[in-house]
Amino acid sequence: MTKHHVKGWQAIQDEVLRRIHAREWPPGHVIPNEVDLAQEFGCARATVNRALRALAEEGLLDRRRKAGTRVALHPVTRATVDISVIRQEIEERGQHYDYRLLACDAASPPAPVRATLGAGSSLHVTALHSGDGAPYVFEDRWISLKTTPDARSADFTGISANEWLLAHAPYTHGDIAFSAEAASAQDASLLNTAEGAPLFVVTRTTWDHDCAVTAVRLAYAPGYRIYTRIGAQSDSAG
Amino acid sequence: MTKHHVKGWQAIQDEVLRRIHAREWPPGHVIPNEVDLAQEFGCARATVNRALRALAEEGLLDRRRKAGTRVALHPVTRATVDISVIRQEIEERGQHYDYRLLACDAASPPAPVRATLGAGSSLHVTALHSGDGAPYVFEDRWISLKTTPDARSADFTGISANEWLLAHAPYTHGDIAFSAEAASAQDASLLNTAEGAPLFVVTRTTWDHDCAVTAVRLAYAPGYRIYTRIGAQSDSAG
DNA sequence: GCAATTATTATGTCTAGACATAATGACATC
DNA sequence: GATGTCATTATGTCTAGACATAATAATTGC
Repeated sequence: MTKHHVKGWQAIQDEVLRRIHAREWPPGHVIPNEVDLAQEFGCARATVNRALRALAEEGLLDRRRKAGTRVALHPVTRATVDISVIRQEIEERGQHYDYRLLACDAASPPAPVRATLGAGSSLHVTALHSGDGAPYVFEDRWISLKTTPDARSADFTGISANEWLLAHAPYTHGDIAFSAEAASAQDASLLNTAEGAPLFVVTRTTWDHDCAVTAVRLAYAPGYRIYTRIGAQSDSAG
Repeated sequence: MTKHHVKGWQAIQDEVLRRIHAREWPPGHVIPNEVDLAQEFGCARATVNRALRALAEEGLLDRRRKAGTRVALHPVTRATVDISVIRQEIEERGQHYDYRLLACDAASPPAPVRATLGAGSSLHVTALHSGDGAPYVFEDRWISLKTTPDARSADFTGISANEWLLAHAPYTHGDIAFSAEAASAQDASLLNTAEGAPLFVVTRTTWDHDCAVTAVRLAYAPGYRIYTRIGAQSDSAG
């Protein structure tokens, strides 16, 4: 009844969401087509399209040409995780950022890294990022000197490889993996914890078109968590 | 011949991406406005808008009314993680799904859970999901009987609480946290590992408007990883 | 000089209509 | 029965123009 006086595609999105939540349109149900909905809501089809597309991008609706739009059967919740620059991440927690370069040598990477980064010479950079003096994350990075030769002459004592690459080495895509690992002896001593302690580890490889740019392992100090939210729509539903 | 003969907003997105990667438009640079770009590309402004909006949603561009559109200074990589139903997740790995209910009792949840779920009576459901006979994830869930009274009479031996809730208890939003935890004695015996082993843990709370529906802790067997990709066709640097 | 008002500007969104594209279903053919 | 063709249908996208909105810049008033 209480029709939102809010106009626009978000109002339509809200109403569609309401019908899904209220089970008027249960999972698997094929909802009316855009033309009919446009007529019902008294708006242009493009406006309905905008609303439904947004919901489909979040995984709530399945849309297929000709087949129509249906409520997702297994609502694969699509959570978006923001991975910012480490310095920024620490400063956003209101802590003082501190960075210490541990080593920076040209070397031949171990087999698993060499498999993705290529056989060419690489730069091995290790560093520790801290917040208010407490170790925060241990960065263990390999940089391909074939794709990023400038890295050889870069000075990673003043700026972290994390940030230097951002400014100097563009990339097109990358893979990320989140996992839990037992702290190695090195991890433990740097992060001030016990060997074998469970660490949250982020492994990332970034590519510029076909060439791998860098591969990094970020081992976070115990207690680290990644938070995210799902379905944080512009609710206003009630 | 970087010019794709593909027409449409994706072609514009590709060209904008190329200019960003080629540092023709370096980070912080204010790019031409939509009207000018539309004229340059020989299309309607709405088409440029579609392309730039998509890039802004991925965090590559910062857009502000009147101020214009600029290349993001600190490109936060926005990785989207798909969290599907556990059964589906196992079956997608080509494994045979097996589910075993461990316990299902009305009880008073511990303080941390009670803080979010409320003081009302709750249902405590624990279960083990396996793939090809090997333990995959231990589900430890609390369901609010105030918001979902039907759960009391549900039979969780045949269907997991994970799936039952999806079909019977709608939710509007939720929080998720990823972390690494040491296996408790219970975790260890169920997941067939050693006590203290590093486990990947997902903690999730879902809400229907203002009322918490369920809180769950999913402890995955050692070796579990979450993979995701960034910039499959776009995205940032770092 | 400083604050309040007004003008300007770029994005945000909507409309009505059009053609493109993919997937389905029916029909016809071998 | 199996297969190929064609019409149908719903979404995907584009256009040209319009008004809304927010944030900045310019101007005015004190």
